[in-house]
Amino acid sequence: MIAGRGLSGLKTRDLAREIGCANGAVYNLVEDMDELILRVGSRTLLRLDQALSTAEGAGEPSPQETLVRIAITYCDFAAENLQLWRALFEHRMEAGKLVPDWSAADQMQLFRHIYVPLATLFPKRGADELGITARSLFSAVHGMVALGLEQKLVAVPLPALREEIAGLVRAMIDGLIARAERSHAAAAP
Amino acid sequence: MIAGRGLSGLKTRDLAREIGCANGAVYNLVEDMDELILRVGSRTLLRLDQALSTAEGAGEPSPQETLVRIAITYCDFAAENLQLWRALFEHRMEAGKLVPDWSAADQMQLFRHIYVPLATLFPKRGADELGITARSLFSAVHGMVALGLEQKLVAVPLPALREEIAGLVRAMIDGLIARAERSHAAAAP
DNA sequence: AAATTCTCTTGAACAATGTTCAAGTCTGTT
DNA sequence: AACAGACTTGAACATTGTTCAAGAGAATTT
Repeated sequence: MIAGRGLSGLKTRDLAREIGCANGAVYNLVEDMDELILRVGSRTLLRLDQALSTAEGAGEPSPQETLVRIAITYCDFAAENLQLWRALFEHRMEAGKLVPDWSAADQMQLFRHIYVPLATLFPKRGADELGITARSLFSAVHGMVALGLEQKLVAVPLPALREEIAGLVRAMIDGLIARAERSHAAAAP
Repeated sequence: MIAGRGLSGLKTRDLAREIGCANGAVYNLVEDMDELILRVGSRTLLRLDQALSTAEGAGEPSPQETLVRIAITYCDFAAENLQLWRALFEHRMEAGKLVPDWSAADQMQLFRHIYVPLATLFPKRGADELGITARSLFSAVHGMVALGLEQKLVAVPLPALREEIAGLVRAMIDGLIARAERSHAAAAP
């Protein structure tokens, strides 16, 4: 139902009718609507993880191109699973309740896809620094995908968006490498 | 009320009590809750626009550093106006209703802050291309701010986030420039 | 001054929706 | 056959956006 009509199209009564039970019975399967949404999110993250792994597997490209591939794959996944992907970020826990552990753990797993090629590119950097860079890279690409698929502003056709993302990821990596080399040259001239 | 308790903390009855009228009377001031939220959003965008203009005004820095300043200012504005800023992006129009013109126009205005320095940096590019690059740059920075201020994952202290943003913006611009020079050299060697 | 008309206000009522719960139903065990 | 435990049901409750008929007030007309 989330995939079809979005998070706001998920109603307990419709859900109960669809699975063939009384509306109250939904609460035997799930504590909350929050839990249901997080469980669906967990599946979505798993599928995203698989898509990213598949994208990495083909050929033996440079770390740069691996990162570009990951970004493009993320974009495609979001486009093909628009509502489910949106549900990952639109959902807000109701006040005072925090995300359970099993859900938080899912999210961290994804960063390793970015972390590994980054570590190859920047062997001098420590784990913390790499983690932060990975998160920044992800955030930047995520922003492009999020606002790009939001047809609110100028509607960008998907192929153009993919090109933009690829270009900007390459630019970011080039810039990061140049910056690293410059600071290296300055440190040991 | 949005600034205080967030979009989900805005209730018509509370609002009516606060302004001292019956709950029904709210609908004489505003068509909808949608309209109210968009009107608040309009004010927020105006204040953001002013903050960006102020940031540009000081000194006469290079276009690169202007773009970095803009990004940092955006980050700071989001941090200082967290709920109002979130409301800009969290709000979804109820199905089938489209954003009125006066609201859509507000959003476009902001891109000129990015567009102008970019046009200086890349005089060869056409208006369309610059517009797309501007939007990509904004999206990337927005993503970093959005996920950075979302304390859900690893909590990043604000100064560190600002540094990350500055670094990545510089890297992106360096990369874009290098890329432009390379294609220029290939075109006319 | 009285009457009329127009607008604004009020608060009840409606509809949608997440959640709870007492009563009923079913299944398996004693 | 009797009982216990679990599941199911559908009504009921609370919250919330929205509508609306009735009333209050002010301005204009007679």
